[in-house]
Amino acid sequence: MPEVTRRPTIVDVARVARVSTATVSRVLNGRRVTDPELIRRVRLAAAELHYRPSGTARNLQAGVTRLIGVVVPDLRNPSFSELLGGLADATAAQDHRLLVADAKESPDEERTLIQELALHCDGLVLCSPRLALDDLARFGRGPLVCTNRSVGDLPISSAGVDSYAGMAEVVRHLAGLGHRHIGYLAGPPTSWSDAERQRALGDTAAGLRIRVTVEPAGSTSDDGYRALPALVAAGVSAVVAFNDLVAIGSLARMRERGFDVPGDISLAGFDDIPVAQFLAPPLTTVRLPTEEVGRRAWDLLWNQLTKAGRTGTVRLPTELVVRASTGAARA
Amino acid sequence: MPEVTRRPTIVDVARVARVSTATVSRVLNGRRVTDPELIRRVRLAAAELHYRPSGTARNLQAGVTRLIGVVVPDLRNPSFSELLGGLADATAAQDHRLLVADAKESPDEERTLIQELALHCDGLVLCSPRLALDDLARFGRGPLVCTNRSVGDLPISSAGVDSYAGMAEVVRHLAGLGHRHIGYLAGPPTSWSDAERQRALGDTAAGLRIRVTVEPAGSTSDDGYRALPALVAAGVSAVVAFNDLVAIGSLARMRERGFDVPGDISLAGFDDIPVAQFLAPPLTTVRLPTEEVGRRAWDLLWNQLTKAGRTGTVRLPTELVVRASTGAARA
DNA sequence: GTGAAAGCGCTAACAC
DNA sequence: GTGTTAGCGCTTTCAC
Repeated sequence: MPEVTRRPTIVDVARVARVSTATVSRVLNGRRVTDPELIRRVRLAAAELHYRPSGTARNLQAGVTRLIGVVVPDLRNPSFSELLGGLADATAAQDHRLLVADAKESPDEERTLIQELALHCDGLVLCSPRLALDDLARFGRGPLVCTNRSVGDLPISSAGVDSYAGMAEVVRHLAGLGHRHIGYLAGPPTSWSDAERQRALGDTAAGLRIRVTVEPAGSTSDDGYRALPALVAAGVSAVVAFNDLVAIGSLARMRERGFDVPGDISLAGFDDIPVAQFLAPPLTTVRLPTEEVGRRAWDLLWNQLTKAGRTGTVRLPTELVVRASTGAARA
Repeated sequence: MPEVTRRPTIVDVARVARVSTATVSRVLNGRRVTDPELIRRVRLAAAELHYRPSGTARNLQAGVTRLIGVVVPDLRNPSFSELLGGLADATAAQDHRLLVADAKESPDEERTLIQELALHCDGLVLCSPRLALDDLARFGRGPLVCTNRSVGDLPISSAGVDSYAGMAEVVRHLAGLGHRHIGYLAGPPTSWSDAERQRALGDTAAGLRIRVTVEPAGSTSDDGYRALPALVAAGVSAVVAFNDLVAIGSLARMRERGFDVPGDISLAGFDDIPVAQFLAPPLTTVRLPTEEVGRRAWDLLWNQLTKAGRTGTVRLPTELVVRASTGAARA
């Protein structure tokens, strides 16, 4: 039993097996080595020493890391974990791994993380980045994809969902039910998706001569619970929430107030998270293909990684899922 | 403007700045370099070439990666994203990053991932690993922490939650309300936490002379929705679900069947996910300090990384949160 | 204080 | 077919 206190290297294995390091490397990587005796000795030595190749050294030699950096505004937000899931599946299929960091909704943190991750990864995926556009431009030289965020005319790839069309569709749905005054529980002020939704809401409602009241909420159920009363006070007959979580919070408050949904007030959300269909009443919501956004982001990044620099843009359609939380407006 | 087609290295910067690579390195790392002219030239050259140091080369030189590998059975499961969140916060505070991989509930995939990640990381966190104990033992040599999983008497660190006590508490709560027949919507068969809960259920119910019916469900709301009828048919007056998601699915089915909760049937879950309090009725559930488990896992790992090999075990207490979904059994 | 050179652990030319 | 050796890009002694 040889004595090695530090982590064993390929040199140690070569010495113990009485072969060259090249042979060790070849055996371990399944390259052409014919002598079965050598193979045996190498495997034995490697096992005996508990040898594990250094991924870092391999990466340095290979010139790539097969690592993709992902920056998320909030790891705990279920819609980001869904995106992360799609991204992980897609990258794993091509033998790449995810280096994940949580920016905690801070643009400064985001910038710091991007700069650090960029050193260790082959490419970056920025999820709904809160960063200013010109900051983004500086990082655009490396392979980079943004999700759910406009990138202006920057040469940056971007994958996202057509929030504008989605919101337009809910508004028309509600208008069709006779609602003349819609309240919106807005998302985080830094969210580009929220801005898109507000724009669509304004445009569509104006065209339909529908009144709109916007109340700042946020992205959690607590936010929805807290913000609802303002909309009720404003006299809306239907509420659209930035996402399903916010909708759930506001729904709880509606019940507390004794409102019948949708008899007294209608409610719709965004995302179609798994529990949406199990609520009472089941929630009408704009389904976003979030997981697919993750997969598409990888496609885009992969293109940049291989076809050297080809950027692209993907905008995925939404789908209005009408359930029981929206109904005809009171006469 | 110098012509470099490949990614610029420190040598390129040194050449352009007409200094040694050592000086470049020192300037960029804020080491002692006095001549302001040199500093200026280095910074200028670096900026001009858009130079970015190679993290891989640095890691190789440093002998560490500051990367922690995390293997999760299912990235989309909200309770894992919460754990991941806690882990990310804790590691980030000590300048480490997370390399995340989704094993998709497969023990084989898990093994493969562990072996691969181990090559690139300083340590590993295995979340609720489905792997057999002896497989685990083989990986135990490297710094390793398991969450929510017994590790027998293996020299492996482990952080988790006291599922046994949590289940015992719900059962006593239900018994106190007069329930004599409890149904359990079981989790994934490979889940160690589920096994613990079943054991606690059996033990506690036996002590209280309460009847128990266990029905295999899973970990999603769909599973809960699907599995509920069997329990109803068995005549239980209270249902405990493996987690809140499963509880939500079964709750939807109870409503569909016209049951009043908790008038006709009581329901309790595990986790206390954020939406639990917003359901109708608000869900009684065993709150698990999942995020804290993530933080503790890092503490444990950090100990191994620094104090070379000190393993440890942390078992966190649960808390029964009684809301409106549990009530007195029908007389 | 700055430069030359060794070396981190590995793979892949290139010799033999 | 196997061994020798030159790097991959960086940091850090060690001389000067």
